[in-house]
Amino acid sequence: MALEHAILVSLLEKPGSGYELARRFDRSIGYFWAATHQQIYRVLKRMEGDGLIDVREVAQPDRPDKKEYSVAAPGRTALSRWLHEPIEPESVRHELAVKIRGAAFDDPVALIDEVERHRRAHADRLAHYLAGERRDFTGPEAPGTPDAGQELQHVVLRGGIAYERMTLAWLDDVIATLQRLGPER
Amino acid sequence: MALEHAILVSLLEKPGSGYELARRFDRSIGYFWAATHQQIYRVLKRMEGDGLIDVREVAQPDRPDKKEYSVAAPGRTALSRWLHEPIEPESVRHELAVKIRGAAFDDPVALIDEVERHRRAHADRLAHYLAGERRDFTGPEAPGTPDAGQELQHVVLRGGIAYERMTLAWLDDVIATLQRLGPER
DNA sequence: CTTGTCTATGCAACGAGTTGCATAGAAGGA
DNA sequence: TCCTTCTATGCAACTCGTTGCATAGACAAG
Repeated sequence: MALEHAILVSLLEKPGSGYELARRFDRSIGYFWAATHQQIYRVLKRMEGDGLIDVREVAQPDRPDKKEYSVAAPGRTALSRWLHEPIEPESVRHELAVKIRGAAFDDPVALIDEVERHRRAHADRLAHYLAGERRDFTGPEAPGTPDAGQELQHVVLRGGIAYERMTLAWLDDVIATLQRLGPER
Repeated sequence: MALEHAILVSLLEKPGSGYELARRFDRSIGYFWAATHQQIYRVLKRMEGDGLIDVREVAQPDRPDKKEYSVAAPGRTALSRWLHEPIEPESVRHELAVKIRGAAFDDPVALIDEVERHRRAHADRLAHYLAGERRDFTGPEAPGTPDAGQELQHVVLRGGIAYERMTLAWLDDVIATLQRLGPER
């Protein structure tokens, strides 16, 4: 039930509606935990029923009304409990890696286009992260007053940047390997 | 349905029983696509029904009998079709990243132990990968005869190694950040 | 005035993944 | 003899995640 916790963190950072949360899951927190709006609405409803979050109907003049959610006291407690529980180290799910091994039983060269497409997607993501870093984390560091939230968001973003850089280098390695195998057969 | 394809690849690399596949998913291919034995048995049954794989009952004198599966012609076709289809670039799911951002609303220092536990798990995985690389990919390279399967398994393993190295460096960054935040408050 | 886009919320059906439990033969140690 | 471990297979219940579809107000472009 990690989506629940991701929502709690996001709502603590800033209260918002299901729609707004879905937006945030397209950026920011969603880089590390993806979710669709259907999932979010369903979980929000359950969390409200469990008393973890509060709702407030907000009438908007020039848009459809929305329901603004915020974290209730039991939600804060639940998050704190989860933070103190150990979690399993991630088990990766890399579909492309399965494809690469599968290419041994097909045409390795035919995979190159696909890998290059992934390479472009990761290059885009890296550019996007770097733009976000420049925008949000290059202010004049007021010494002695580092905001914990900012610092932690930044270290997570640095993880995303490191991940994309590593992936780009690896995909170059993959492309070179596939090309090397091509002419041989 | 990527599990189906991972199983096809694994069975092409070497036919085997559900139990043996579950073993492989604890090592090797499972590093990039995790699966439990229950999942594997269920999917094998479905794939057999769909004619993608063949079964052969194998009586074993000093062990329980097993069912050995191998890829049938329609299975090879299905795999080939999948290899030529584009897939979505992975969406990461990093629970620890959610926890790190959540730590801003709790005690950042309390997370250090957990992060160090993850660090150890990743260090173990890296050592394991490196041992596998030494074992399987340091033979005397017969020039001009690179086995495509070997080459591709190696490049995927190199990806795993790069991932673990990057993760270790990032977790060090995370620990340093959490420590920096500690005394400040 | 229709079409498309953006905000905003939701249902229904299905498929994928997890957890707990159950069975059973063979081997080895206490 | 009993207990545990390893091989080997499987069911049932449940939760999580995905896909397709539906509604509806506001606004802009054609």
